[in-house]
Amino acid sequence: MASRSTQILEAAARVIARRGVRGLRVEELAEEAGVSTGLIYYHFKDRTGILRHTLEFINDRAERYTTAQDPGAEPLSPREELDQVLLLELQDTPEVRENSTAWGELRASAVFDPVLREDLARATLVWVQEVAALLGQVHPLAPAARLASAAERLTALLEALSMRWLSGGLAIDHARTLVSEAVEVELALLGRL
Amino acid sequence: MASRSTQILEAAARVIARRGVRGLRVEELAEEAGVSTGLIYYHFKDRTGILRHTLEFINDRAERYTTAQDPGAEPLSPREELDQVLLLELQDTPEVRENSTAWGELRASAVFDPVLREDLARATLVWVQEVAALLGQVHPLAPAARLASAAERLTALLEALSMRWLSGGLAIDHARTLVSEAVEVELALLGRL
DNA sequence: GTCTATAACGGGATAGAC
DNA sequence: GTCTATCCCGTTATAGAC
Repeated sequence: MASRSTQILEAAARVIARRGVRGLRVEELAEEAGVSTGLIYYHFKDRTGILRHTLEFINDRAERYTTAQDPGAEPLSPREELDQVLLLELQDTPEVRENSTAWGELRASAVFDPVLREDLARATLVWVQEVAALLGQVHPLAPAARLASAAERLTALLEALSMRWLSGGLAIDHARTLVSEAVEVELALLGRL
Repeated sequence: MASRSTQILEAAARVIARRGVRGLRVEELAEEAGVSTGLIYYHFKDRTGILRHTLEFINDRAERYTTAQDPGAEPLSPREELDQVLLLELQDTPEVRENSTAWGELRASAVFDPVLREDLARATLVWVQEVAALLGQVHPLAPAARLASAAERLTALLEALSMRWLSGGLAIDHARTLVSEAVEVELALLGRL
């Protein structure tokens, strides 16, 4: 059922995870997706078009795996949901690796690419607000600005630890511990107002 | 008294800040440095050689500006020194911008380049230990593992906020506030043991 | 929608003179 | 140590057939 476009974007995530944004060759992507380069340009216009759509693709995918619910299981408490949304981004599975790698690459590229910059800023905002909302469910009385700051710190921390993990300087278990502790600390801070 | 090599590395920092690692063209670097491309290859062997030496260069430079002391001024308290080491990385000056941009780019590149990876891991470790030592001066009784964790979180947070700042998604004043609060929180946590 | 073929270009790296 | 000249490869993007 996967459309041609989807098939190409799935391949793009894999290739970016393997070679990075700067190492993405349209020809290699074509081979990975099992299509021709011409078709890729037909669907995505140019190299930047590929990257923008890949960003959208990995965002949707992350949304899916961080908010997945076992049907029939106990519904999660706000605190559990919070932990899940953050810690599920630190798993050593192909899907998460691909997503994190691509996200990091696109984030880095955005510093020099105004087009990506806008898309990235929008996606980041959505993510921060999602985390802020979960923090707000745990501490309903905390002021919105405080929630936003905490969410910005937690998401930023997660981004940086992901990159250190992906560049081999940090074990994933340790990264998870560091995030867990950070959540703990931010919640304690919010409770103390 | 800047040697030719230094002159080239200074130019490299400027070019990377302008175009990124992926946008660094040896020819543009040559022009920026006022030398020929041949000379660059003579001194640094290849593209990767340029990047490795640039990493070393920006590390030395950061060491200088984050630990600078006004001669004749009051010596800083450990807490002040800590704030300074972290917050001086969030200034909108050409030097800091260049350093932060290059650091972020090299960090991102390291995910796909084993050579850079090693250099980066080493440099990161030194930085984390420096921050851990400062935290230890504020809280001499805190266990080393706790200090290390706090330092990892603070340096990681700083990296991520720098990138968000450089990609235009975050005002620098706000980034500074977020880091200050994080220092506060981490110190409170260390004091509670 | 999809492919093949190729135009067009950019940029890393080296040879060799000075 | 430094420069000029250039080789040569890889890559993006498009044209045109099916």
